[in-house]
Amino acid sequence: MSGYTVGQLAQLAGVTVRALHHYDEIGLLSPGGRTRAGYRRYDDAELDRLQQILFYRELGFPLEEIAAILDDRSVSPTEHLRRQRELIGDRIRKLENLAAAVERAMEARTLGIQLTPEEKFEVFGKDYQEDWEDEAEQRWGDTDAWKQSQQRTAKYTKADWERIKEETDAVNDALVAAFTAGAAPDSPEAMDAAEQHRGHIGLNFYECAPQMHRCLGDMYVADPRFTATYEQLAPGLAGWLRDAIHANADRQEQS
Amino acid sequence: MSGYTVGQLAQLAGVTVRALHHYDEIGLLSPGGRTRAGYRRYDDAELDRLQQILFYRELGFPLEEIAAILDDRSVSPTEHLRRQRELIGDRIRKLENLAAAVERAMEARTLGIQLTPEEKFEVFGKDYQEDWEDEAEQRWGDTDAWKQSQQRTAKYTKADWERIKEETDAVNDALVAAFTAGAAPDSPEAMDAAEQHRGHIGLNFYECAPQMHRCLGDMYVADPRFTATYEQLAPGLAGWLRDAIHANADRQEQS
DNA sequence: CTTGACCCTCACGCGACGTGAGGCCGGAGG
DNA sequence: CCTCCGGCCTCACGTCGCGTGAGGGTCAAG
Repeated sequence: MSGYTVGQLAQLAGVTVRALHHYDEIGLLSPGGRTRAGYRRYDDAELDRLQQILFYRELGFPLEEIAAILDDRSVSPTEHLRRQRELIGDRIRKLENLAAAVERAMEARTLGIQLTPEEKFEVFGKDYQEDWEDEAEQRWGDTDAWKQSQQRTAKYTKADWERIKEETDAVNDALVAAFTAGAAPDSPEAMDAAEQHRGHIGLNFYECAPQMHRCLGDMYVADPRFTATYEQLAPGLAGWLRDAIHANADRQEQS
Repeated sequence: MSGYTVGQLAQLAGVTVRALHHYDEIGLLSPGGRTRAGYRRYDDAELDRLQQILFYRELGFPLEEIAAILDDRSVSPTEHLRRQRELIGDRIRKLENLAAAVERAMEARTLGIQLTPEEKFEVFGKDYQEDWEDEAEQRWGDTDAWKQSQQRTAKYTKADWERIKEETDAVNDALVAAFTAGAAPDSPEAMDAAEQHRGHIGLNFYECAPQMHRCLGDMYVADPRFTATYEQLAPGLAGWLRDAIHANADRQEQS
């Protein structure tokens, strides 16, 4: 029973009516039909397509290319989503490079160092050459689940936290035991402990797919606050845990 | 002795000659001078300015606005860099929201759930309304300091980690003491403990300005992994610590 | 049956360049 | 010395993704 006028769809999607007209003109997004008065009528299929369009537009794709991407029937919707994740990851990394450049500039300024012209444009130059639209490597972090889980944890009582503490300790003990016993990160014991670790998170905080778990593992060595937590349990544990998590994720994904 | 022709500068910066001509036309970036034949000559000052221009352009600012930003002599170069960091952070968060939307879409698809139209466009709608170019609430994480600190912490020995653990415990004890004694977050005791906390991070991990510290504080309640750490010390501590950090940051910034 | 909020189709404008057209340097080779 | 080639110059028009009216039809409410 759904069906939207241009104005409704525009407001819903946060774009202007003119933009929708434009998309119609160039054949990127045509209404499902028209009323006898000539009014454009969009329905759910168009809504979904518009969502996709806006996504790619946000990432700077030209409309023509977006049409080509979306009209490629050899790509499944799920595959689309995968590619979108990768594109976002690429963009984020690009921005992080920019941030790093800014950081370098700050350091250079405070230290009174003079960067060479090449250094100054390094980040731009590289980005323009490697053409970020490619099928780049997709190691990236699922940074948002945290926010979602905030709602869940907000409801935890003191008792909950105490229970969680016990569980946490148990998990950590298992990790330390495997680690101090000299188990390799890809040994069954290590992987089982890592899986236990993953389950603990999934139960108490947020759903933690193996892929997500990998990111956590990486963060345990990348972020000193986390590194400290694990290094205090046993020096060297942070890196070992990261490797165990990855090994376990490999195993989980094979099935 | 430096000095570049349009072509040289263009290649160095990864832009086209035409773009530089354009920037000259609209007065955004004029060459330092001309040869008697009329050739544009750029030198280091222009190079620096071009770098800034490209930065803001990358983030989607219109050229006119870029000119306004860069010609505002009331903003120091260092302040510029600070703002740039914030802008990058905003952008990254925006992308992370996008990623979250994609993730939701994937989950919805695998679970066969149907999202409401509003949900589908949630991320776009919100972003477009709050207009991220503004001097928006700048609660954001200086996500890059972590990486820098990784280098620092990579060199820490076992002894270092043990020392840090002791310090951590001392800081935490101070926090718990103030908290359980019923001190308000904006009491001197609480703020002093928070300041101690900040100093501890600055000494051992990365430079942690009050502004940055605020972000950490927010994360302690937003991110369950951190929340857990503090809630386990004393239930309610996470939120209290966050408030104390903010109070302390207010105090620090007043001076 | 009017009013006001929506819809339609032209059609021109704009920002940030791309892309020639037509012509002037400048240094390396014949 | 001339010539040739790559690089520079200035118009000036084209493109993309819309914004912004102009001029006019539609529809539900009062």
